[in-house]
Amino acid sequence: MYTIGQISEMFHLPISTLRYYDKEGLFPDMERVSGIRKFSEKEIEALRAIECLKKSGLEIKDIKQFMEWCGKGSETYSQRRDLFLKQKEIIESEIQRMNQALDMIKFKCWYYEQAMKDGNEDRLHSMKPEDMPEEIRQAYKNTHK
Amino acid sequence: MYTIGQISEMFHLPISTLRYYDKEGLFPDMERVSGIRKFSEKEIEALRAIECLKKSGLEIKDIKQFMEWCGKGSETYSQRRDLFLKQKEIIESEIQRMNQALDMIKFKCWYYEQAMKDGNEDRLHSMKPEDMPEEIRQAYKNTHK
DNA sequence: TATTGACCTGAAGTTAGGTTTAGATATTAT
DNA sequence: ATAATATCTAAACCTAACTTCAGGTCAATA
Repeated sequence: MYTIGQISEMFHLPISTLRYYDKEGLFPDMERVSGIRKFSEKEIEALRAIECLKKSGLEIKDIKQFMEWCGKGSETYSQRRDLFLKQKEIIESEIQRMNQALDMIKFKCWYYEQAMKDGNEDRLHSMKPEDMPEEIRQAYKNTHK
Repeated sequence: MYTIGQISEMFHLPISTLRYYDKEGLFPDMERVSGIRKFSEKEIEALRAIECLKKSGLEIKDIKQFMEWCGKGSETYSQRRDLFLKQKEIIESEIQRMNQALDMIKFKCWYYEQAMKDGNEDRLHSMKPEDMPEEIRQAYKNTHK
């Protein structure tokens, strides 16, 4: 049995965050002794899961839902799988968006590198995609389709 | 010269968003006729830039800064490049994080697919990484290093 | 002239995931 | 017994990028 301060050190999480998770229902039936929280192995397990699910981009309410399903056993496997399938779609499309953004930024970096060399943007303004270096042309193309 | 309603339709942006951008200083010296905003080519250009920079993940205040630098001409090329270089770092590390999250999620999807087939998690619990399919083992490994 | 519709403002509300604050209670050390 | 430290709660605050609201103005139509 651990106090909130001990858990805070163990997980490098602020005490306020642990209390917030508790308030959000992420530690159902956590024990209390004269009002003070007692974290057991069960809550430590929950915290490990929380850390993992947060990294997967799940929101607190989804994590809570997931934990509730876990408590219900094998009847909820398909709901849990569906949650992750949905999250997979979300993350995949975010990655796609980010890669487009990255191409746009790479183009901008190159653009200002050239502008700095030339001292002006004249050459850049009269430049067509086919005059650009292959890599930059690709990046430019990806952001304009 | 366009009204805020016309621009709202042109860019598929709510009127409230356009007023918000204006309040944040993204349309410096926009004309007004008896209090009513008049969007000219200059503001339309600005909006096109805003859309692009937002896709690059820049915050409003960065966009404002960028636009101010643009107004100052060639002396600010290096600041502008630095802004994008910094943003490049940010986006690249976000993409890395997302890819790790994706691997974690792929593992979870596979895990619950197996649990559904088996009707329980017994086989999964006694499974070692080397018993997993190559792709899943890779994903699992990536999220645990 | 009256009314409708588009526009204006400042202020407050929204969301998520916390953090901070104030004041109370509990535990531990001297 | 007292002082210091740790914990508790509810409520307010935080950020970013908007959105909504209440109340007022402006311009064109009936």
